[in-house]
Amino acid sequence: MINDSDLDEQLSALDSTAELQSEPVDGRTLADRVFEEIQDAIVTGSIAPGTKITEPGLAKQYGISRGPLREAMRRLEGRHLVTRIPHIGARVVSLSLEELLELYEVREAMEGMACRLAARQMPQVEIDSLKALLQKHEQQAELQENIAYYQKEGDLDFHYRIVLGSGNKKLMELLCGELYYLVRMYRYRFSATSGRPQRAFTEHHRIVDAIEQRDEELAEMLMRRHIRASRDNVEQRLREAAGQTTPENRILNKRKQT
Amino acid sequence: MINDSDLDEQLSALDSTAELQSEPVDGRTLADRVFEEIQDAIVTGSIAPGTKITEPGLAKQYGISRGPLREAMRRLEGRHLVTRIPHIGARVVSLSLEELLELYEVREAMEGMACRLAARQMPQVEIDSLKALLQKHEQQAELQENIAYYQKEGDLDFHYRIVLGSGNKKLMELLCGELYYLVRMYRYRFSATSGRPQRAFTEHHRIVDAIEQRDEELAEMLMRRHIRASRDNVEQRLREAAGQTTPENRILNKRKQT
DNA sequence: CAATCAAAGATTGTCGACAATGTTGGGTCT
DNA sequence: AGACCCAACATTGTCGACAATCTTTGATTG
Repeated sequence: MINDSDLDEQLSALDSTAELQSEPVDGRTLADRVFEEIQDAIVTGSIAPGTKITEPGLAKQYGISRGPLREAMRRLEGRHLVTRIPHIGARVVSLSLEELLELYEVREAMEGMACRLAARQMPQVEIDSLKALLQKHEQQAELQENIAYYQKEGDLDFHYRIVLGSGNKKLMELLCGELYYLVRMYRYRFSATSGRPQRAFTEHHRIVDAIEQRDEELAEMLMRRHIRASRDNVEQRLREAAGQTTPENRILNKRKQT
Repeated sequence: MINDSDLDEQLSALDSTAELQSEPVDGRTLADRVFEEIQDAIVTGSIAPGTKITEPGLAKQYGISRGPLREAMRRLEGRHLVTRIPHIGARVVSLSLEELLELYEVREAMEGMACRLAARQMPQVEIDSLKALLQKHEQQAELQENIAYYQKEGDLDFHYRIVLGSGNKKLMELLCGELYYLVRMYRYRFSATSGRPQRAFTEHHRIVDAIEQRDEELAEMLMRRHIRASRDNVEQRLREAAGQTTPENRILNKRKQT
């Protein structure tokens, strides 16, 4: 049930990975560095979704012992970037279309609440900073013709800031910590997917306006609509792109999970 | 900054903890068992909130090596039951009032969404099962006089089932996996806190009705109100109980966190 | 020729020891 | 006497090796 070329692909994908010993001076621990290293590799796609990862394999790749690597993998699992099946192995996460849409639903709920809280108590200086960010985006959008996709990290940055503005630590933990990189991973692949640049930009503007007016109800509603629109957009694009996909089909990778 | 009597309390708290070797036959791994063991100890209060926990200490207590124990602690951290500060140590989580209220806000957002989704697609058989559960609660409530607190685990069970009924796996992971035990921990302590038994029960009934009528909008709204009412109730009780509490005060434990 | 069983290989689980770093207590100097 | 520095301690971080369990491959048999 597992493709035999797993290891080869893994090795080739990690070919360019320099060993981490290059800089012996470090404030962070070994597990920290490897964790971030692998996380980045997963988010950027250096390690393809669905790739089977093995402890001795990765340990040798990064030139460290299995101890810290285990620690790193556990954290990656906490961030939902790898899934471990007992006695079977661990694989890089690979969301089905349904799971990706579910993730949007979670974001709609939580970021909607975050937006409501931001409208309630986000400091004015942060709101001003947000408006400045949007102005910067506007220039970018003007630059890259209207049809082109627009901010890919900038959009995340916008949402990120609103979550921070909510002042709710648990919300920050969940959205900016655990789910952030998963969202970022799929965002990274669909850089051209946004598909509705000006509309998204306009929605961002209206959200900030609602926050500045301290209209909690409106702020939450606009954010939820914004995320749901993005969700619907992704759904439509992926469904027509993949044609008739069985529920088991994975997105953007060749092999199945398990 | 750390109270010196930490270890003593930890030891006394774990006095009754039997070593885990009693049953050599196990389908689960050592780390699994220790994880559940410690998790239960934290949830039930056997290990007091804010207690400093040390790897060699716990390892000796449970008669295992530091390896599996580290694994268990990492998982506990993933469930937000212990917080680790690098090179300082780990402590059992101890929420401030503000953090507890923030947790309610997160629940309001996510369970509200879960309730909406449940209204959309929860199978009728599960709805029937839910109604049966409420009937069972009703008998209990009748039994224990009106003023007495009402289902303590049953309430969680109700919310748990609705999340499952949402059909959203990510939502289940977050609410039933990561946050469930944290909620359960504080619920465990405030067994007499519900304070509004009949009202909560009535609200549960209306929520189920809305789900059965497939009224997404209403279902979400009712669930959000329900959780917010619970939140307000907790806030009011704790504020008047603690009198003038500084923002740094911890709930239900003596010493500060760091 | 297919199915079953056994042995070999691989991977995860577990352990004890060593190293590195941060903390704490005591001693000394101003 | 107070403050600073140094040494001893404790705890976390890291490693390599061994054990247990599962997967897979090969051989054997119906």
